[in-house]
Amino acid sequence: MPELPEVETMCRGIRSLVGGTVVAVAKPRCACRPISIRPALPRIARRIEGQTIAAIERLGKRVILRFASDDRLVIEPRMTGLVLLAEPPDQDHLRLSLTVECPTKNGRVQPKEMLFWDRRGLGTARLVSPAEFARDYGERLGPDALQITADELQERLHWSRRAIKVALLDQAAVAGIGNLYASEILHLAGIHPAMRCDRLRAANWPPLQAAIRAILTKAIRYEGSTLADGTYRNALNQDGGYQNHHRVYDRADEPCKRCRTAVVRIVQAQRSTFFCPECQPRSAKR
DNA sequence: CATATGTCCTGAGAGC
DNA sequence: TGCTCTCAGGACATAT
Repeated sequence: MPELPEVETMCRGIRSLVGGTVVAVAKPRCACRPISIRPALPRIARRIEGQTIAAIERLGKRVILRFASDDRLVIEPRMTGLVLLAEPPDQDHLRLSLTVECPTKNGRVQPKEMLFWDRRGLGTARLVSPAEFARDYGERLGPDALQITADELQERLHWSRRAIKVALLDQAAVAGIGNLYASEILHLAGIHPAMRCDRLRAANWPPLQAAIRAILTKAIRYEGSTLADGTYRNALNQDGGYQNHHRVYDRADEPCKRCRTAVVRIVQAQRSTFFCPECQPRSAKR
């Protein structure tokens, strides 16, 4: 489930494409839902073939290829999407491929293949103009989870009646946190996931912001989490390493890594939440 | 307006 | 063994 650390790892993995020129765009043989790739492939091809890739950026959980024309290809991996420079896990779920000619130091050109692969097909790829990008992405997302300050976090959430765990998943409040890292973040911050935002104390927000940064930074260092289903891989088709460092996620009934109390699983907004009742007490004290 | 729920999708695993 | 059922959760649409 690519969240900020996994998407950041994907971006780093394909950054060698910057400066290269797109020479071909193709949709491999699978039948995608029509909304998965927009606009239709021939229009995408017309607009980006011959274009140079000016930058590769991450916006929340999205991978963005910005072209010299300022058009952007916005890829949302959602649950099972992968952005790869390597062989995909299989050929049947390839959604899009870009052939990019990259200049090398000795003046030659090296062709590279960037693939968007997605087993479940919930992911999307959209080519957008600068105006569409600003409207559909820039204005709709909160500050990036790695950039947000404690004051901004408090300002955006302190009035909300939602549980803090649910609010952390709201990309309009803060961009990049998903279900896995929300549990890990709240465990490190010592905050109960069901605590309502408007019941948190002013003193809770700085350690929460620090926990967001600490968990995500460490997860990036380990190149993200590859779960039991093995879906997530980095751009070179290798496992991430952070799954071995999870303190509560997917560890129901196992001992908390800090205090050995049994980890508890609850469901919030139809999603699993894991926490330690000892390290994350219901009271707002601490 | 804020918040809650339903929807999409596929494959793994459980249970009979 | 082989079938059916449930579950996983990103973001968005629709309902409350």
